[in-house]
Amino acid sequence: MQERTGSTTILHLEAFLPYRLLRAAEEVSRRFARHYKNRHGMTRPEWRTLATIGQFGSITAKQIGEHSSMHKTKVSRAVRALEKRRWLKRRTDDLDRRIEHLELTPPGKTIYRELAYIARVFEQDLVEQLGKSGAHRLDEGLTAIENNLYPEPRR
Amino acid sequence: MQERTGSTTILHLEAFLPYRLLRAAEEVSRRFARHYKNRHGMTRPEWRTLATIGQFGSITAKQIGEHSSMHKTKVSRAVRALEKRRWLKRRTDDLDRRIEHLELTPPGKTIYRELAYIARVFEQDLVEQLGKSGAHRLDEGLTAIENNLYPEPRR
DNA sequence: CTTTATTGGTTTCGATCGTAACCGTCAGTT
DNA sequence: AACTGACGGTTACGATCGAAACCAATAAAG
Repeated sequence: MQERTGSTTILHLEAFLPYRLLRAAEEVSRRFARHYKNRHGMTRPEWRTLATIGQFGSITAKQIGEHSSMHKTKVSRAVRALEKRRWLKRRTDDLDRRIEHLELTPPGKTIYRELAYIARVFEQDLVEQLGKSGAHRLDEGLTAIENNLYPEPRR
Repeated sequence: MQERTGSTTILHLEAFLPYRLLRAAEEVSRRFARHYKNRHGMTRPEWRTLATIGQFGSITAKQIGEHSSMHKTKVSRAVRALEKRRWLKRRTDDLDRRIEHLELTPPGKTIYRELAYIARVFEQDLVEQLGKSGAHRLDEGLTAIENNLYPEPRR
């Protein structure tokens, strides 16, 4: 595994921004996932769905997908899984029967509050591990991506 | 989709660091993937494998996995796919016949150089879109993660 | 030596994923 | 009214994934 030098044609993967970014994101996500997986056997789409409903109180599947950037099939499956555990209930819209409003049940809210607390603690720990300045720079870098790379919200 | 306020129990997913990080990484990766997917019908594991062999010249499957953080089954499948296209060749180690040294064939090297070039252009464009300071802060944030979160190389 | 453990790499298998097709509902056109 | 297209959400299906079992080869222990 001797690295070749003296050539302008090689690319250093470990210094390549898209690779570094994805690797870092997967490492952080993997660590965080341990918390909700171990605790309630949830998948990431389920955690995101729960978190989004918990944040907004009442929301539709389509809006969940937009807000948490998940494919609609993922949302559909996560909603069904959460429903099966009786952590959410559906309510069909009175005026447009295609739409389902989703809300957490009381037990669902309890789980949500628990996981929201765990999430905040995790984030604080993470910031502490990265150091205040490192975390702040990461935040600014992500903001740059969000401001410059994400498609304009259609209007 | 009215957001609830006045409660300390809710978590804002869109401001939650692990979520922002993963979303940003997936967006960047998705954009970059368009280049090698459209051009040579490659998957991400195949691109990473090609990139790693191209960078080191001769390397084993295990080392590829370590360097590019891929599961060994992913590497195994990617190697087979690249071999089928005759972009790499295997050479069994003389002293330890479990080990296979992997090298790019001449056509494999051609593809590699082409993709390495595309990667560099993509990265430059990305930095330009983020702005020099945004890109620099992202770089520093990722460095903080790499320095503080990755498991120590055993030794 | 023979036995046992470990290692590099592959395969199997169940789980998850996204594309595309689909279903029921609504809105617009005629 | 009937037709057409768009939309919210689900399902079918093939592709991809990783954990675990596996295989052949080496290393370690006796």
